[in-house]
Amino acid sequence: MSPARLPRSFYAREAPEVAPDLLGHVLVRAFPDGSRAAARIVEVEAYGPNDPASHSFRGMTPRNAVMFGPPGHLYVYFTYGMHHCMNAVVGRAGEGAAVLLRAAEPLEGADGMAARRGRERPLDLCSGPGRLAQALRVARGEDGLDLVAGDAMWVETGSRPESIATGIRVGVHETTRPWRFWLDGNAFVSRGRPGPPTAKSRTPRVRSTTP
DNA sequence: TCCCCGATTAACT
DNA sequence: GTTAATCGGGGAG
Repeated sequence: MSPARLPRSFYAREAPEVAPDLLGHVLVRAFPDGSRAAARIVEVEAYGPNDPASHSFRGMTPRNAVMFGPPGHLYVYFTYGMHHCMNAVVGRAGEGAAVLLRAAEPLEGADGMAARRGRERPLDLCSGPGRLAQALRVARGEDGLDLVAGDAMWVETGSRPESIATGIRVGVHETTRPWRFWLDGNAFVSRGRPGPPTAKSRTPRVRSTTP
């Protein structure tokens, strides 16, 4: 049977609940020319309402308006003057919750991804939020896409993850919420990933911001 | 208006 | 491990 598209109800739950559930599922991007790209989600982060690290924390602005809309839509933001990052809006309309899609494993359309990325190695295609957005040609123009009823991008049921690891979010100063989730041991997880493979700790390495 | 800095990446030493 | 690239958001003045 063909894979089912995740329904609106899947996204209409709290971010820390939806985030780990997205792991293993397949992000599919369809282009106007009929070509496609697909990748298995291997790393995500939850951003909730009342979360100082979330773009929604200080209220709605033109930039983050989509976050406050109904769940199941794509929220795309531009950062560091050159990168785009994509999220799935979750929770309830008006809340401002989302799940950042941080890394995925290429399954289909790797040639197109490589062309858009300017990189050939599979590990360099979707292993990071900025990389993933570029590989799937997602920018501000894709902000607000409907992941449930739209025809440009959606998420299909994939294989359930082996083991899910948890840790604090990358690049976020707040260190109490363990809202980063990834497939333990998966090679396509982004950097800022956990220490040595042999380490028992599931705590990810944190980028130091002050010497 | 000014100014700092970010949910990052790639290329350095 | 360190740092340049590059620019919009939003708080401060």
